[in-house]
Amino acid sequence: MKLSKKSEYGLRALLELTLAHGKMTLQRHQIATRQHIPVEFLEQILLALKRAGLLSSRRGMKGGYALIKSPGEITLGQVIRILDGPLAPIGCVSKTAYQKCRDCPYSEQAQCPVQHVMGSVRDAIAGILDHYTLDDFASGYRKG
Amino acid sequence: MKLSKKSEYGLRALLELTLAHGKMTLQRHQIATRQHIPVEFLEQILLALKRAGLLSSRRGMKGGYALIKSPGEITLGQVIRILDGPLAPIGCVSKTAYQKCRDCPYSEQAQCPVQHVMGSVRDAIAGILDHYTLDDFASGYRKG
DNA sequence: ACAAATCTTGATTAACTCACTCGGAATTAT
DNA sequence: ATAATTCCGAGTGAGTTAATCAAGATTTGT
Repeated sequence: MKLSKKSEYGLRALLELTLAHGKMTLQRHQIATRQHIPVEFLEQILLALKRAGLLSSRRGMKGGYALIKSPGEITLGQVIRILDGPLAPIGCVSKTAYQKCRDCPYSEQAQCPVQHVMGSVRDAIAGILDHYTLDDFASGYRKG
Repeated sequence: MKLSKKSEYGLRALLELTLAHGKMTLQRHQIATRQHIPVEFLEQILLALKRAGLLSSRRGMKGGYALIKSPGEITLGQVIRILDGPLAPIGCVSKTAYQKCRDCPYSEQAQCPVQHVMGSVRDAIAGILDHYTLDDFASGYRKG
């Protein structure tokens, strides 16, 4: 039930990029120092987010990263799925990466008790994270 | 965001013990074969649940395990906390095992954005698992 | 053209966790 | 005594996490 450092750093990096959105690009070292993230590790994360289509980047001097989409269109659920994989606590209840559970005596039956409760946990998690956008995420910070 | 095999096996083992509750004790190999769990691994799990006060056991011939409390008093949240640790996705929002996040630029402030959203995720998860008892868990199975 | 700054890619690594596995000691029933 | 069972601690192999490093590609400033 844990969020990885990778996702945590990714979210914090996207927070900075959201605050800068429409105004300027940010370089990895700027993000790294503001959010206390190891710069080489951050790099991997930004690249993954770029490959997933969330960020644009420019190389060379005056290079940097920027959000491609508007912060209102990106949800934390998307981000965490990119960096950490499925939100579901167990493969057999994932909607984005379903995997039949082998070795489970109920896997053939419709009503596996574990599946049932973990399905609601998944829905609860996704219900929050898939409706929580970067805008929502940043607004808590802007106000504070 | 993942449930370990340990917790999954633990829950499935407790399902068997719930079904047997008040009638008989179960031996580890019975639970293991019914639920397709490696028996030596299951042993560790049962021992942990015993140390946590959920199970009683008897050694020697005709030994076995049994639930100590009634299945209506044990929640899945308790079980998962015993076997997997805190439900919270991140230490700084755990209510049973709070840990201040170091390296977070907001750790001193009240309003860390990550903390805010992960707090609601924690509450959503705990809201389900801390109200879902072994009785609820087993009733889905008994009906089916 | 050239140097400096920056992103890009791929490898490598140390520490840790997960999912078991094993050997043997203690306890109980027959 | 013997067999069956739980109890306990240690060990292990594979995989993951969280970085770190080196070298290459691209862009800007001079």
